[in-house]
Amino acid sequence: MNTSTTGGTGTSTGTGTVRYLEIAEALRREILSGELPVGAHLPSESDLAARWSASRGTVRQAVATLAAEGLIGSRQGARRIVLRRERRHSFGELNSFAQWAEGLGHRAAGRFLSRTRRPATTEEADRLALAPGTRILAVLRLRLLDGEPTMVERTAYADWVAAAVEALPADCRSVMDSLAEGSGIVAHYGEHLIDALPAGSEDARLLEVRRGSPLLRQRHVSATAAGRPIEWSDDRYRAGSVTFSVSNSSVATPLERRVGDH
Amino acid sequence: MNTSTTGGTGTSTGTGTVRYLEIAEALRREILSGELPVGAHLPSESDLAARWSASRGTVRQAVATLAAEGLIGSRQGARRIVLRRERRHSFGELNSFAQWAEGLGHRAAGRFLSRTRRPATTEEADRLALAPGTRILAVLRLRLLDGEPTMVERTAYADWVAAAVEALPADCRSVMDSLAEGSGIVAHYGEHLIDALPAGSEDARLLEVRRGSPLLRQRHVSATAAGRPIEWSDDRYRAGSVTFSVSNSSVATPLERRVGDH
DNA sequence: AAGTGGTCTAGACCACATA
DNA sequence: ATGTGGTCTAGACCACTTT
Repeated sequence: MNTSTTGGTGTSTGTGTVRYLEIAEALRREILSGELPVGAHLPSESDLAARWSASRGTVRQAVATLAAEGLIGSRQGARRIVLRRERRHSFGELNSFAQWAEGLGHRAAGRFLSRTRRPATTEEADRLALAPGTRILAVLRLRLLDGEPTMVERTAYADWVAAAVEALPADCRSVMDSLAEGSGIVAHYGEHLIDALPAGSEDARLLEVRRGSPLLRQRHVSATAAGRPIEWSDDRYRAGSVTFSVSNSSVATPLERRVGDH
Repeated sequence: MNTSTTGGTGTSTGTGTVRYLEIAEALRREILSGELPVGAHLPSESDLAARWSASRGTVRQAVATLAAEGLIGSRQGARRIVLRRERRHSFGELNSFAQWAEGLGHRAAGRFLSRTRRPATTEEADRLALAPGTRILAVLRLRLLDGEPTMVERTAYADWVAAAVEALPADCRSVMDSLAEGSGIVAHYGEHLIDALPAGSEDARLLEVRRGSPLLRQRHVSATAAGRPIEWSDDRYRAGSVTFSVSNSSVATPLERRVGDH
């Protein structure tokens, strides 16, 4: 259905008329609907290329997208196979508690318990790529999932976003969403460190658990498209309230494991 | 330096003469060595193509590799930038405690505490894609890191690998390595679920911690290149002994978060 | 032997960022 | 206006799996 003579696409935003995303989306639908069940073989690249009247390169980009999502696997010489059926979540849902919760049909809420400016610790300055001693905005926030206390968030916001965060109402639903809408500050990259630790007294009081009971901790730094760090956060979840999930293949391993803390 | 008229490469295994891996490796070295510091711009694609006398497509494949590793980021219209400097670990290190530990210069050990055949539970049959009631090999194993009890591993091996695992010595260092060498069974895909939970009495005794103290749990299924599940494992780490790390970008998010257990 | 994915080329148009 | 990355094409050789 492409009448243009060569190359070029990309209209509007999102998954508009980008050819390979169109093909990927169609295949994804077939997998999620069960038309292509787990273990099934995908059509060959040449098949798909002919069917969509696209070049093989474009088809390869489409299947590479699905492979990155962990939906399909491949080995040289053999047909591609369907590995799993679940849908992957979007990027925003990883960096944003609210986006994640709402994507799953839960109600997310949050309340600022304190917002104070103070000099960055050595680690905060390091994570946020700021000069030592720069004043950051330190925030303590309790997050609720369907009304239940679920997570305690301790975030250091870089100096250049501090004012925007201070201006938000105390019961702001999503800081990242508000920053995007209000100031055009959008997170493009994230790095996440996940471990377990016992609840401290403040954690225990806020999450309504016993001191020393297990918490799942996710520390993460979010950065703009230009690589500029926005926030460095220490989020602690009640045990049992959340599970992290990672897929990997021998060609691409996004996760790593480290000894000790750090 | 490529005198052949067109296409084709791939000699031997590994990163032999594959052009894009060669280019990626060179760039990776420059990043790790600090020649290209965090925040620096990469040369343009055309620069790299000329410098390596390769086509732009090949260069793009090289930088895509580094982007998948989380080392560099990109935005349309602007030069690529260096995001981080740390080296990523290999796939095997995620599925294998021993490979991971040794990659970091630590000594790994393990001891089978029990190996028994029994019918699979519903969940085990499901995770291993076996018919309900198929007999699996259930293994309890204590893992040591530099002599310290670090992790308790409870694994269900699929029926078709059970014999190979039973044949291993009780102090086998790495089951996955042994399976690869002895039987040619290699893991290509993995899915991992990460959460926190309190230590049970068996956990506490083996890991030498108090009952109820926090553990970091990693449940994972490993599968062959053909997508056939090999093992389904529940690994529990002492809090503080290990941290998981994930990078993401708005184009590729390998990690997801889930409500509740499951 | 045939089919399939993995790698590579050379050229093109477009959207976006920056100067 | 220029440069840069993002997308696309059409054809090629190779390594590997399967028949």
